[in-house]
Amino acid sequence: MFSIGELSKRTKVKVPTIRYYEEMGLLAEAERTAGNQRRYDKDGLERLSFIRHARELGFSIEAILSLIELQDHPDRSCEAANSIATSQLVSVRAKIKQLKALEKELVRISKGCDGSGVSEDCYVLASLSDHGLCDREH
Amino acid sequence: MFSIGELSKRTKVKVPTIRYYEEMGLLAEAERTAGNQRRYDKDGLERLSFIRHARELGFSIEAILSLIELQDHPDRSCEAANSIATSQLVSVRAKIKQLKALEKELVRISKGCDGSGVSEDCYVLASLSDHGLCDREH
DNA sequence: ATACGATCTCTAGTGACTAGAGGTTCAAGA
DNA sequence: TCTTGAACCTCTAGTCACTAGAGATCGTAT
Repeated sequence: MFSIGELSKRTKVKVPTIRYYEEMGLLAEAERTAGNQRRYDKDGLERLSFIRHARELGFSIEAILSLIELQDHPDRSCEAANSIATSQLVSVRAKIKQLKALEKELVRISKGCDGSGVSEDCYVLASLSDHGLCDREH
Repeated sequence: MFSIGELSKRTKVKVPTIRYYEEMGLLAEAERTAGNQRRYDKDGLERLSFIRHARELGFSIEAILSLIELQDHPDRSCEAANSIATSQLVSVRAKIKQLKALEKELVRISKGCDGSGVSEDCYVLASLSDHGLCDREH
């Protein structure tokens, strides 16, 4: 049995974040000492690692809740888990696409200005003012 | 002179967002009718277009504030504008990199599960539990 | 017994909006 | 001129996933 600080060290999840996860229902309410401090065991550690890993992959708290729900019912079909992962993949890909368009545009804009001129003639500012200067939609 | 609704239509920025930008100091306080309604002209339209374009490119409100400050002083060096654009580009590239790593990982995870099995044997859930299954850091 | 770092709860703040309540104004039609 | 109703006004609170801080209590090493 170890404290929240110890759990935090082992998982690299900050203490207030652990308490937040508990409040959100991602973590079961921890056992408490006589003095009301949380104590965790291997189970708690594993569940928090699961959560952390999922968060790193960009899953929302809500999605993780569904995933955990599923994990707690080993007999259920994992269709839901699969569809959550797939839709996460779709949204990650969409974001990448969007960011690549932005990257292109930003490259173009900053190439036009080396910072040596004066604001009035600045290509960065001109580009932002006039959408028409852009190559494409973004 | 036109109303906030008209400005909203022309720029595709929602009415409450326009008011929010005003509150944040991105837009100068608009003129008002006798009945206290905002009225805008070409200048307001241009400034809001500038803001919208910058937001689309992912610039923060704070960054846009600096850009506008610069725009209002045509004699200043545009070094700051250039550095804002460049650092935005750097952060966009970092995000792309990060998302690509996630994409890879998500592909791997969802490939391992076709949704036909049962939660207990689900590769998605197993992968999330065990970081060791991952190809790389993310 | 004491010190002091770790823990507790609670409230509020972040960024960039969005939603809703409750009230007022504008413009068009009768 | 009057009336209707859409558009406008301000203000507060909610979103997401935390983060920060206050003020009080606990646990453990000396």
